[in-house]
Amino acid sequence: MPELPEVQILVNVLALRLTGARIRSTEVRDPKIRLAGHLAGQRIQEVRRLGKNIVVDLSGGLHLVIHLRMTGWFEFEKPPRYRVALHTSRGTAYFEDPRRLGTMELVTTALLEHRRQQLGPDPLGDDCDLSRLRGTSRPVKVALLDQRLISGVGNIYASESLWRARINPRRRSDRLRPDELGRLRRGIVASLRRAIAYGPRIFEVQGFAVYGRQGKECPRCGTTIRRFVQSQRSTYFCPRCQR
DNA sequence: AACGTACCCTGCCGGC
DNA sequence: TGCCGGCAGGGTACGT
Repeated sequence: MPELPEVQILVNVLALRLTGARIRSTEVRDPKIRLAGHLAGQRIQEVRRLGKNIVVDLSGGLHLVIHLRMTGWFEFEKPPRYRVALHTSRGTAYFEDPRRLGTMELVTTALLEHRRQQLGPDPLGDDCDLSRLRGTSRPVKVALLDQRLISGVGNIYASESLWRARINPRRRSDRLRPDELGRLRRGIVASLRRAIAYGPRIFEVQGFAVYGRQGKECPRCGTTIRRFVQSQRSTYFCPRCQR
């Protein structure tokens, strides 16, 4: 389920449970995942988020980088199926991922830095900089999903943010006016912060204004919400609020 | 360089 | 009940 808010929520839990723990062993049950190197004995110094990635800093100088993709998650109770188990001095974390699209790898600091440079600014960072959106002619909804332009926004919060900003998802990204970019910035920050505050329960009723709500009423004006496809992904919007 | 499409995997849901 | 297509909140590898 992971976009920035869900990753952040999970990172907070992982940090609470694993910071300072020593890895006893790793149990890799899925051959698609290869953890070259020896994690045993290393101490977990920090767990943090980088875009939608989870980064676990290890005492040996390497970093465990996890991307949840569509269905990845960590559990602390042993699930029926899991891809990797991290056995530590503070308990076991199970990497669960039914679709097996997620990734877990061990990288050097140099490689991690290289990856970080590929990512656009973090919307919850100091300034939430959207300037890179002016560099593409693609529709703004599609541009928001490009992690090089802004990192962390995914398909749900792209639609939600544009609804808050009252911007049509088909608008050319490079033709947004400064005032529209300002509204979009506030829309992104608000929808992400709200999702983090809600926690996982946001996926239950009343969580979203437009996402997944085609045929229902816009909470702001009552107009019927519409769905269409952009770049193979569903986009939801209110045709009246978002001209 | 920048854009679109196919593809990676599995599970779930609605319709027949 | 069983099968089948469509869909899913991710990103990449290609082609143009």
